[in-house]
Amino acid sequence: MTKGFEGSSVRDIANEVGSNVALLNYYFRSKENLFELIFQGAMTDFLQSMLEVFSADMSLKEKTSLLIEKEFDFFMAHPELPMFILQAIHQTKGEIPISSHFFEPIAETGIFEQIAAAQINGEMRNISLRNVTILLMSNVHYPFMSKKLTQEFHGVDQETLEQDLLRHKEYVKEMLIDYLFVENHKI
Amino acid sequence: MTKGFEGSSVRDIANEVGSNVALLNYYFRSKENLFELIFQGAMTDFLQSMLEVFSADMSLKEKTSLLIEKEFDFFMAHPELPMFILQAIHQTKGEIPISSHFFEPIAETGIFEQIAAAQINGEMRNISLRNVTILLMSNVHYPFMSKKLTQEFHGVDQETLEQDLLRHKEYVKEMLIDYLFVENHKI
DNA sequence: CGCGTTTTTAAACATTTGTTTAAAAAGAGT
DNA sequence: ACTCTTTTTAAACAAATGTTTAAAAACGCG
Repeated sequence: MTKGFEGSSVRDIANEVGSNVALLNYYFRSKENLFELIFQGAMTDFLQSMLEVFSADMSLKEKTSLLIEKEFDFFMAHPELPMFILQAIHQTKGEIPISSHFFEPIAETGIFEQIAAAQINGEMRNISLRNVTILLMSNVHYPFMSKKLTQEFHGVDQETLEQDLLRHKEYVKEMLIDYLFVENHKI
Repeated sequence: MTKGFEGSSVRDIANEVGSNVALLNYYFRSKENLFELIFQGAMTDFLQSMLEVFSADMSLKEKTSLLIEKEFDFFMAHPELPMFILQAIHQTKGEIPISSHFFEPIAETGIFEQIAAAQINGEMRNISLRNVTILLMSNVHYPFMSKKLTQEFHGVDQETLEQDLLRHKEYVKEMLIDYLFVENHKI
């Protein structure tokens, strides 16, 4: 997860789990196939909490707040996920094989329609879905991707950084909701 | 820059530039040393525009606006830089060798003191320097790191995405300045 | 137990890796 | 043109890579 595909040898992986190279190939057929499984597992975990929030029966404002809350909590427990996934997608040449397979469940929650509706009735600021997505992901994913950079730059220990991230969650929540949603909109 | 250290072989690099392996080692001594040079060059470019803005004679609000403006323009031309640098720092075991060498010039601009002062006199919201840094970097770096993800997810072409990013620059500017700076502060 | 299947192991395989060697080519100065 | 230095090349090196082989061990079940 941290060293990436090219950075990890099957022997390193085998030693790490107390196994050997032949056994890995016996069960996973190839290094590439093993990686695929890991990536798909990561992606599934990654999208899990999103889908739960999107499917809930709430206003968009409430969903946004809850999404940020849950994503932060999730990444506190799995801080290596955002970097792993973005890196994997970034380095993949051509198209990602099963991308639609991952993204369709999101569309099926009807979240996009809810956003469109909220923008029409003036509840939500009228910026494109893509920009909303980037805004959210930037503020939710990047803080965990930059943990090491932050530690080096500011010279703080792990625990201090975790407390920063807890505070950051609240900042992001307030900032994004203030920005994305109009204060007193005409219902 | 895109494949990373482990993902690129010296032979691939040699072919790419129309050279050969021996010549690369003749000039750069080792693959690791070559990478170090590339990384330092990237880091220098990376910090360049930051330092210019920080050293300017402006209010913090103006500097923030200008920083976002210049960073976005810079990354429009070098979109692979944020991912490369963050990935390099992320994968490095232990400490980054020359980290202080890169970060000291920032401190020397006096930007940290200006922030502290602005927070005391009420111009700027009172959140820690680390959180301010993360907020800024999140919104300025991540949009470029997630280009491929965004293209896959939303199924848009390169050009559409570039226009999105131009619009995103304005959104980020407005959002961050609204959030970080108090509207009518007591001067 | 005995036998067929599954799981585990050590060894070997062909490639690819980063690096070095030694000879050839090109350049610079007189 | 000659000589010394610098640059370029092809070949070789040992080590590491992903994968396969074949035999051993463990297991399941009559």
